[in-house]
Amino acid sequence: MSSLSLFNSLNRKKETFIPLVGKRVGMYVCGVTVYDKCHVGHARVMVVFDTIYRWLSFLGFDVTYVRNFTDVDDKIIQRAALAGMSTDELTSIMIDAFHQDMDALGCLRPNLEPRATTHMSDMIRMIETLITRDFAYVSETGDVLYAVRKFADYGLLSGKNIDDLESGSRVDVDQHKRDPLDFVLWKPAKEGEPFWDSPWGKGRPGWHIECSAMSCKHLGASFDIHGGGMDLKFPHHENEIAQARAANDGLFAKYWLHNGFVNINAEKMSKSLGNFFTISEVLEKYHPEVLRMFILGTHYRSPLDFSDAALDEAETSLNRLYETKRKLSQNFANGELPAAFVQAMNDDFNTADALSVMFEVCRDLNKSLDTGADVSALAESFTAMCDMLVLVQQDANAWFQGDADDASVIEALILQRTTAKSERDFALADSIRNELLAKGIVLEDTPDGTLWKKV
RNA sequence: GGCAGGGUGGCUCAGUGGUACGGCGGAGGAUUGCAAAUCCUUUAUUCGCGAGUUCGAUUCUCGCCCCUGCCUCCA
Repeated sequence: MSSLSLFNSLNRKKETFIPLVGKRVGMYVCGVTVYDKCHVGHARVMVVFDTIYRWLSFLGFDVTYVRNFTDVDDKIIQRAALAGMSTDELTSIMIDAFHQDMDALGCLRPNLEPRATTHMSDMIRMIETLITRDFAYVSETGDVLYAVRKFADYGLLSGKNIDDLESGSRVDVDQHKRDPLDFVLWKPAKEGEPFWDSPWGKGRPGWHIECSAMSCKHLGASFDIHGGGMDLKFPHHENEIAQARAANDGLFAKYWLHNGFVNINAEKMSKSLGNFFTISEVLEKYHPEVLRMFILGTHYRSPLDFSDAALDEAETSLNRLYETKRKLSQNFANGELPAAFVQAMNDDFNTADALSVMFEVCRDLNKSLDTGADVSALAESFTAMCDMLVLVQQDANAWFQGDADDASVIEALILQRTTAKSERDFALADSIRNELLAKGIVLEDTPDGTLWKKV
């Protein structure tokens, strides 16, 4: 079996994956700030890392998958105030909604889903260490800031150097910062804001510190994989590295994985541009598997253009797989994954390539089905691939027929047509078929009877 | 301006130093009472443009054009 190689953002090269310790893998993925519902961009990260998680597990690694919730932040405070509820109320609503979306998309829950608000002491301790080690300072305004110039490797992940950043920086230079790039570790609470006690007074943490603190707490000062969207590379992940390595003497993350964006009209989908679709909006029109298929159809590091046409296409290609599943007379156990599939997945989780293997097996399966050959081996391998990617998990007839409340009427008409056909009354048979077609029902005659589907 | 990643058939999406995977669509055929579904054949002398290295480049190097992203919260 080929070994897993993955693209490490840290050096922009594909590397053979070797965990720090035996077969144990610690993987931390930046989750979401729970102030609003998730959009398709979030769906991509979650599906991509779910697939990575599943693949690592398949390879026999013992994975500890940690994904955080940022549940304290300016936007949360703002939204909660606007909605007239507490931040806790807002975040728990959004976390529930998030879980609903993830369950629908077939994403497994991580082993741990730590929340910032329940890790205050860990963050405070890390900030204290950073101050003690002279990587952080308290400004006149009472903010605790990280001094980026103290950390020699700052910019290593994002390939930036501090001086370039400053010349092109659009960041307002705060007087109280020693360097414009210094970022907040802890900030004093304003009137009416939620706060926690700390050695620097009542306040709350900056955004970046939570991920350093929570990842190290749950996975250790050195762990294997850290992932997230491309947009987090700088400054968030860069800052995480600066914090964790300065405070812990550890390696922090060995491999950094970043997925590409979801675009609309070749433009990044984002909250600030307002060009986003929430997952739940999309799921009103499309089955969750369609969204998953859409995401897995493109390599995770490439841009992914979102449109109804693209989702329609994903649906059509999924239909092809379901047509085959529908013709299988029984459910099959999981067989071996084809070598080509394994190779594709081992090559930096190339799901697009893996899918092409699925379609090839699908064709072979159709051929065997047509000729009446034994399909069990192919069907078992097909099933294994479907399960691996969490596609084609529905009952095939349910997939095509939906929740048809008029199923009995349709089937009665089909029965009439079958009788007409056996009496060679094709005029009647065709008129029944046309009648159904007018209702969006398409018939498919097979040796084992007539199947129908909604279009 | 700095840095990063892209430009592959009608659309979409993989990939490779030896003329290109898969899906959708188109054309023809098989099958079918007719369809539907399926299968077969076919649909890029060609992988943004120009030059270089090479026996040979779409794949490596250099230059150019175009697109996107990051440099501010962002998955």
